Amino acid sequence: MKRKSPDADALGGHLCFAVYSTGLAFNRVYKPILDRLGLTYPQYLAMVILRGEDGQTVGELGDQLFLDSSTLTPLIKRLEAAGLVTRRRDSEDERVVRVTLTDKGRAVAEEAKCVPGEVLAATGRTPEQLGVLERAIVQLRDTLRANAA
Amino acid sequence: MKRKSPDADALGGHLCFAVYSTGLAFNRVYKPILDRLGLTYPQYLAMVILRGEDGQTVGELGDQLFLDSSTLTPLIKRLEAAGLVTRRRDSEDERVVRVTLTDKGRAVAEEAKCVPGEVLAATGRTPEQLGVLERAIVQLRDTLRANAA
DNA sequence: CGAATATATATCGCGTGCGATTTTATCGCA
DNA sequence: TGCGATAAAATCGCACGCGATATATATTCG
Repeated sequence: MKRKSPDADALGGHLCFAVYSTGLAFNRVYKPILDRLGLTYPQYLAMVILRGEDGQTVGELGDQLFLDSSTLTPLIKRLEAAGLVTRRRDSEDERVVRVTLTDKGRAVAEEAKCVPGEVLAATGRTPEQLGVLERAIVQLRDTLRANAA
Repeated sequence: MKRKSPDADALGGHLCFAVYSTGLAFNRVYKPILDRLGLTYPQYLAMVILRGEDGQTVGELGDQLFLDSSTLTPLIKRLEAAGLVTRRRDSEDERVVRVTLTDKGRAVAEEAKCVPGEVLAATGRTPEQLGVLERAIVQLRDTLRANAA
């Protein structure tokens, strides 16, 4: 079957599609690595954040991940079901749920420290090159967020 | 509630997270615009590709979108249910399904031509600036795809 | 020709994302 | 004090993405 080369015409010049498809590509790189840890990519992000500071609330996690409780609550419940975190209402403010790593969760979070190195290799770039690109994309993201309806 | 500023520490320096969260931000910009057309973002991409060349196969669409039939088949069926496309087996090769815009679909695809301009405005950047960034990201994507397991 | 193989699409299950709504708790303020 | 407004999570429905599998058609090769 004759096939078009990707990006043949219509989608070329669409930065949004470049970002979208790069996200898909990143996911494909992460998947086999994270499978070994039994985590999905968003779950991995949550574990990294908790490794940095444990006992954060659902809202604090959401602020850093740009995700909402409607996405995070089920995700965190799956982490809980896997025995990696506990969920507890804050006694000071019963509206708030605090998420804490279990021993097993902390062990997995430590193991996860080797993930970025493996992904770096797949980019075929230096950390400096990636840093330049990252800053440009983050600035774009923040502009988009500021201008979103 | 005291909240961390996004990207406080743990996720800074992770290009993959920058790409991931920029994808979410783009989606938020596109959503209200595409809602007017009754399309999701991946559906919009498919319509743009078909506007460029009609009657493409599921596989050809997938090659350009980096998506698989398990994602595309349901998506295209929803476009069909909305009366925007027709799906027909190719008489030369009965394995292949060709997707063709209906009159209504072509009309929507034409309307969609105004979308990029609105999104451009939300980026607060010139097309030239975005072009530089796009090329860098596309190169990264292609490297990732080449190095994916 | 016919069996093995390859290809194109479809189906299924699971985990996101997110808009809309609900529930529970806290706060502001007369 | 009490009541309306605000805030934090949770719930629900829908549309992706994707791995694994199934099905139907084409192709290859003995």
